[in-house]
Amino acid sequence: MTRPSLRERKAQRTREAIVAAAVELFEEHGYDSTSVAQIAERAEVGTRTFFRYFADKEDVLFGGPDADDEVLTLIRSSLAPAGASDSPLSAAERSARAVLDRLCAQAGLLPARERIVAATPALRARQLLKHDRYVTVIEAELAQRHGLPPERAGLLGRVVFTCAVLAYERWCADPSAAAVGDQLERTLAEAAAVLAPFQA
Amino acid sequence: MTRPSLRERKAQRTREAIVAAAVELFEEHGYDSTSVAQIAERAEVGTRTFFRYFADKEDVLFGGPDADDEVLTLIRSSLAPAGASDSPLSAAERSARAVLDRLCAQAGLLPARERIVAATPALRARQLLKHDRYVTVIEAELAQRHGLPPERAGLLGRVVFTCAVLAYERWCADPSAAAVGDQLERTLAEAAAVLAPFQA
DNA sequence: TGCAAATTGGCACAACGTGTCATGTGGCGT
DNA sequence: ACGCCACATGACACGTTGTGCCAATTTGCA
Repeated sequence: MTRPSLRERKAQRTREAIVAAAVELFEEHGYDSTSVAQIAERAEVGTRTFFRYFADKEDVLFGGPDADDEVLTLIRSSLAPAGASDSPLSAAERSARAVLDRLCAQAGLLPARERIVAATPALRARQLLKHDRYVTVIEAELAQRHGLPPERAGLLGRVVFTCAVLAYERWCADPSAAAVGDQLERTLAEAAAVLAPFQA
Repeated sequence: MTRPSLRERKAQRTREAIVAAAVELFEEHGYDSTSVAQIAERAEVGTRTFFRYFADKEDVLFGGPDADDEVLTLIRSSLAPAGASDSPLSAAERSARAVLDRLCAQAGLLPARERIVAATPALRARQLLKHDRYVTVIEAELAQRHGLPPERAGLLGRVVFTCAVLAYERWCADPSAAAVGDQLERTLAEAAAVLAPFQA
């Protein structure tokens, strides 16, 4: 691996300085009561520079404009059919497990982030929009790579995604209780049991 | 029923004028390219008055600040246990059916609204946030009135809500195919079948 | 008719976000 | 080591969203 150029390293440090300053200020005074000017000042950059690194004020908590791409490629790769006997359901579960594992792995600065997002409707909306984009990709991938009709792909994708979010929340509530993958399996089983009466 | 006072009727006409002007302009130039000043001008009010009727620019497409309350009370009332043998699942289905019926009944200005929302990420995010608030209420109601543990209430509420959204979309795609209530039942059955392999 | 209360719109203001441009710094070939 | 070119930075001006304040107007009611 080649060491990144001096320019890129400097840019990376600037990014991290901005994020750190933003998280500090958000936890001190709340998201809404913190201005971009304050963040820029603490990070020792101009406000104009802030908007070069992040599309908007919300973006600073979502890892910049290209953070989604990483998750999306992970989704795409883990959702591809593995072998001839791979069912769409097992692919969806495997994919959800992969994303959850990755998500829970870097649990370092998650708590602060989650706390701020939960406390701010605008950020919560942004997060839901991000999830919605994930679901759209999942549906498309399921339909295209597994040959599912769009309606079936939509159903499978959304139900499994819903269970995955729930499993993540359960894991967050008590990370020592069970691995997030086990929480996922448990949640899916519970959902199946709850809906069982509808299976005529 | 008492006839609303002259003041209230006038206010109502102003509201409708603003909404009509906004929808027109949004369809002409798109949401982002339309300024509040333009809306206010076409509705023949001041921009200051616009923000007295709607909390923000997005709100004009979501029926004002108190439109949610109507849906929320409908959710609450239809979600209450009906009789001793009423299961949480059947209550959730009944509630979803009630909201969907109400939603599909006033299908007049729905298409334009849905089109604009679908084309604008900021509005889509707002809609998702609104749905999220619904789910929160559903979960709380399910836990409180039906005595479900929070985890179970969260699962049941979200899964049924997901199916309800899907049923609504299917109904929108072809309103003549089946009543939205039938679509809901069909979707729930399909979800149960899809998840069946997880029922050990 | 006349008074109290509510609605209205204009103004000033803070914050977000973007286009533009002069300045400074890093990368790189000579 | 030098100089050139590309790029990053920050400053300024600008449009838009959203809010507080206040004077003018209109409504409801006695």
